Amino acid sequence: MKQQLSNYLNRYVSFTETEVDLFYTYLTVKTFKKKEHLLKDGQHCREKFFITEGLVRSYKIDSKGQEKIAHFGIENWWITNMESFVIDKPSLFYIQALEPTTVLAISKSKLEMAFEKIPKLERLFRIITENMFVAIERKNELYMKYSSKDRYYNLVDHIPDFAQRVPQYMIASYLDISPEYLSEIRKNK
Amino acid sequence: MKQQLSNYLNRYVSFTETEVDLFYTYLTVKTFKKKEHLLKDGQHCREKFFITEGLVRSYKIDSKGQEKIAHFGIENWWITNMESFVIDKPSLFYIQALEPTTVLAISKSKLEMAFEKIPKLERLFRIITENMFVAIERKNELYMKYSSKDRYYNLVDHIPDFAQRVPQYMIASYLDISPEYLSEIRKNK
DNA sequence: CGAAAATTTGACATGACTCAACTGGAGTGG
DNA sequence: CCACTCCAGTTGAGTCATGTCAAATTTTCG
Repeated sequence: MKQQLSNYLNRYVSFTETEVDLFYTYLTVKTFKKKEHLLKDGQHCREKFFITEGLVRSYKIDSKGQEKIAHFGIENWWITNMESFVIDKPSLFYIQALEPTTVLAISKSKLEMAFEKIPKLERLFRIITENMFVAIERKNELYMKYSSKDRYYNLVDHIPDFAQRVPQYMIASYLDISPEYLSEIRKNK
Repeated sequence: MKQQLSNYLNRYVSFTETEVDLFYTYLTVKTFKKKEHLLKDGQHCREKFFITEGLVRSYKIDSKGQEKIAHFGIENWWITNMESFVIDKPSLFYIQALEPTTVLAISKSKLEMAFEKIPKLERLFRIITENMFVAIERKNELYMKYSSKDRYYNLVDHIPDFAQRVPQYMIASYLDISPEYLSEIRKNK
């Protein structure tokens, strides 16, 4: 698992083994069963989670009581509720494991400490955040400019894996399509 | 202008006057007339712009030849095409001044140099990017869960200023509403 | 003042939603 | 291992929000 983290870190900034080891001491391994929650709404999200294995979703319950999925997270992604983490306010979102999941968790305070000890981390997290920003912006564009059908097939084409691992109604929620209409879309392929 | 920058920087991380002065040497003041472009599509976006005065938009032309506005930028905001800047590929977006605009521009290479000289900047830009991430995520949510009408009044309530400074059809584009329908919405207030 | 741009209006079209009912498969427990 | 339940997915009918197109009107600005 440390090796996996090391590979990931070195994709962006090169770290010595000592630095990786040190960073690793700030992290906590946590495992979650299917359907278990990493975060519940109303809680403060005080950690970032690096997913080493499994699949999670972050979602909220809207005013009509319906689940709205904002993100999925898979292996080698960070997941957190950024708003709650950054601004230090209660989360409006849940984060839940959809498969048995293992993460490396780091709290905000530990992360600050790690930044002090290993300044390069500051750079790493800047870069990661930039990449996340680009990703979310692309998603944004997808929503604003494409029909339901296009959004669905865009997803399926880019991450065919997903359609296997995630139930259809969750994909519908993520893409902001009603489950019935997604069914319709698939029929008329 | 240096003072304005200094105030901005110190909102997030505290810098000495010397550090601000040093950072300032990496920046270039640029001014743009109304309708002038800071960036055109097809160009590589190699700079970040800190707006000290004025108003800009970033937009693309979609497959039907229509303008789609992705962001606005006002005083004390950074604007760039993050995707083009980070991944170093041609931009799909234009950035254009909607009012006479003054920016402090910094190129990618100069920014890298500045990071070396003033490590705290690395932290600053991480924090800025996190904040931008939170902002874009909120916008995302707005699109996914609210009607055209709600999106419009959400904007008007939050940034009443905007509705004054920006023509209505641009607000429509930004909110992903047809100009005609936005007109309809306003009529039936 | 006049031309060009922005906004409004109205008629019509349609993508996508809601609701309710039905189908089929996957677990679960006795 | 069968019977039952429950949940995901599908279907169909009816509706609504929002888009498109074309024309009329108003505003802006050189």
